[in-house]
Amino acid sequence: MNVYQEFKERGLLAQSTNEEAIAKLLENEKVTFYIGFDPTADSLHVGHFMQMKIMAHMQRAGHRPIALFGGGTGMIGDPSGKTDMRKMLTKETIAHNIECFKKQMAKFIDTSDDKALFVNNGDWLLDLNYVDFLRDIGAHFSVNRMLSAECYKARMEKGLTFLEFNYMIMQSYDFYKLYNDYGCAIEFGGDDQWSNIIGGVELIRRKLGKEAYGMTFQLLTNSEGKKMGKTEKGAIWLDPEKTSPYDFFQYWRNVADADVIKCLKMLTFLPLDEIKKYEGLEGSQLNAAKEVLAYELTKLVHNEEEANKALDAARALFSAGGSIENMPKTELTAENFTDGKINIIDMMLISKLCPSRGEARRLIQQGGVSVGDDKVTDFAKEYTASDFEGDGLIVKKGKKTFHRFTM
RNA sequence: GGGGGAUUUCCCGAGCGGCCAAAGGGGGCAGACUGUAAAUCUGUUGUCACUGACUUCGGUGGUCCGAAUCCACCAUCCCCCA
Repeated sequence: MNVYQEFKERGLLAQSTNEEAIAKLLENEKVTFYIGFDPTADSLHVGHFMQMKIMAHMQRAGHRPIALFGGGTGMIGDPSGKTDMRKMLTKETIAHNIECFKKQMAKFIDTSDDKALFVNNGDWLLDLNYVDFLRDIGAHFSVNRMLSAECYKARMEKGLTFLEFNYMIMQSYDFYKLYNDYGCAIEFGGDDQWSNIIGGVELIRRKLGKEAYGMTFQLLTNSEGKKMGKTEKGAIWLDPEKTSPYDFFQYWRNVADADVIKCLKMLTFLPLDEIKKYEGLEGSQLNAAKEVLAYELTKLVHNEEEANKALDAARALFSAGGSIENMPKTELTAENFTDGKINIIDMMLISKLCPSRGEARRLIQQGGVSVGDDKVTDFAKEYTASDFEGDGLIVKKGKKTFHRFTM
């Protein structure tokens, strides 16, 4: 099975400018293609992960990926699908974020021997001459057409600045530039990038009379149509400092029934035959599939050791077996104690299980806190240093959040 | 440049000068039910020394015993006209 078919079978493909030609191209030639990443944060997240997996997969099939970092476009901010303008980032932040991206991405993409390229569109966008650029590139874009583009729809209601309006042209120029300089034939991206991608394809056709291709991938959404990889607390990051491997594992362990198979297909690259085995599962049996999903992803994003630890900790907490060794924990010091004692509410605050005393109190009142096997009913409950001897104390908040305290 | 409107707690959104820490919805958190799922029902959702006190309603001043509510100025956003 070639890469194109594989992508298709995994349900990754969304739209393409010329399906037949792309399939053929990928089948018969070594193709240079690119995916752009705007440095909006100092870590990649799950959405990026999917794109990286696609690049890595293409690379293994012999194609050459270009990862383009938006040192230039990051200065503008992509308005696609957004209802509000993005916060403007400083040059320093953008440069820092790109460095973080590169580091993370190097784990997945092999850049040795020109097998993949990391480029920064700031290198050619930042020094453009405004008037020259307008005459050279701007003349090929119709405002009428741009305004009707899907990606601006949300913004036509709330307002779109001229700054952001230019984003599409910048990205189109990127593709044109990469086509010229590196023979980059295809631009990939999330499906929200469709408008921007065809902008580039058209620019190449208008300026050079050549056909370049564009193809988008399905966005990772759950059965309710919401983007996955985000929680109320924020995105699920690939950086272990920002999202611990355990939390990362738990996120996937807790996906909805309806989404497991889809995630396995789109994110893990486990052989399709193997995934088929899980497809027949129903009800609580699906928990096995969820565990595989969580384990595989943690292994890919972090490493096997972290995946084992997370799995072990999860099993220790939710079923029999496994050890408590790997659960998130806080080491208390003498400073945390007053007169040799520590209050349960203070413990929850120190470990960030709760953001405020009021919330900790409420949680206890509602019966949502246990220490060991005992439900805490008194929020004046105190512990002494000796209570933490040995394995320490395990505090459980709600059903799923566990935290171990040691001295 | 002229005219009109807006700015409320995580989000949307109601709010008579005192009964406003502020309706309602969404989201979150917790409880019940469960499979670490979904749906449903219940409670809760500013902070703290929690039957009380303190800080909040774009900003700064003012009127008043008392202001999210009135006045002035400033800021930002939207709409109409030019």
